[in-house]
Amino acid sequence: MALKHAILVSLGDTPMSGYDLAKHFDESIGFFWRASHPQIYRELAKLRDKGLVSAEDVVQQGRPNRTVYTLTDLGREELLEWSRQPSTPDSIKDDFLVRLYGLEYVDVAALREDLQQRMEGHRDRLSRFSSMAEQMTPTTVMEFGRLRGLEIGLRYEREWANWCEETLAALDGDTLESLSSTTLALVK
Amino acid sequence: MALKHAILVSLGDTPMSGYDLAKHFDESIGFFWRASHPQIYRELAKLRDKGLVSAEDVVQQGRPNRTVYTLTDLGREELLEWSRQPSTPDSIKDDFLVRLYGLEYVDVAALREDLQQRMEGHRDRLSRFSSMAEQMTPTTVMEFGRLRGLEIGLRYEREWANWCEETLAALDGDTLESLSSTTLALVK
DNA sequence: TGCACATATGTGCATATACACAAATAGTTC
DNA sequence: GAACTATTTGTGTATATGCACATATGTGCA
Repeated sequence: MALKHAILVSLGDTPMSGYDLAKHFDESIGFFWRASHPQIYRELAKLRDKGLVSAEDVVQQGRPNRTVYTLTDLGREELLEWSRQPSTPDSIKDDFLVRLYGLEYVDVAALREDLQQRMEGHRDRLSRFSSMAEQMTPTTVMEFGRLRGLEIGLRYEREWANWCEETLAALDGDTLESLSSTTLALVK
Repeated sequence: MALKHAILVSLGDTPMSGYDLAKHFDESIGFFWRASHPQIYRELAKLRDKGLVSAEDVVQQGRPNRTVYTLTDLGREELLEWSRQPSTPDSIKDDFLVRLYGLEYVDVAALREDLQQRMEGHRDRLSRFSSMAEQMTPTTVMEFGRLRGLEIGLRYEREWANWCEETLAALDGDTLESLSSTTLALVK
């Protein structure tokens, strides 16, 4: 379970409130581990109880008060210990690929819509990651690690985007008509 | 939730027992959606109760009896309906990438071990997928879909394998020493 | 005979995750 | 003044997932 550790690492950069963290997860570290805000608030409470982060209430004017969390030394130790356990092997869980696997049972028109959406998403992220990577010249160990992370993200998006394009073209053309099928006629 | 549908699609190929399905998930469709055997048995019970699959006890000699499940017409309808909903966007959840993101807080030696392991895993799957893809000449819609799935899997593994190699090289060499760090000395 | 192993199907429990809803404060816009 | 948006922190609940354990049958081997 890396949510815990993704939070600790994020708070290591700079102290943050749950709200800030939720935004941070949507933008940056969320590419590696995403989380919703209720999950983050609940996790923060646990981390505080264990002393891995410390909490401080900050009064604001014009806005509701915030509780700002800071990484503690105990939190740092926890990160170090965690990093010594082998990581859990990466595993894909993709709805869309299951549909592709069972292509004969699905609505191909709907699948193509989906594919189009995906392609756009991958392209967006690809160009975002590209321009982020261009602006990075790592001078610290941390920056080096993050650039490597960005690099795999970039390649991931690029491959997906290209694959989507090719697959769309194949589903668009005469490829399908040339293949025998029991249910495709039914789906149409 | 695609576990349900991954099972339905698999049973569409050929009727299977829970045990068979568990093995099938470890080998084939598991690349897109993995599941443990208790999860599969529980899901099968639900699918049977809803009439999406039918169950038949098969007496065996020399082995415990099996319950073989078959996809029903209702199951097929469910797949079609499901395929009309937009798929959930793909999301990475990777322990390892979180560590890389927080590189300054982790044990770099342990990370390198991990990286080595990953690289080997990706290479293994890459060569397995490559030889599988070579042997496939799709003649049906289903086979076409599965080849496309294999294709993205193949690219995914290739990019990861290359990235691992590069990253290992960078972590191995003088790159890290040339970067400033507050905690790297401590970690060593 | 005893033990490990493969087949086959589960239960129990803890944790993770997703989704809907709640609630308080202040600014902005019609 | 009312409605809407943004900030901020949650609760409640259902479902998903993972891990350990339970249990039955027959085979092979030391």
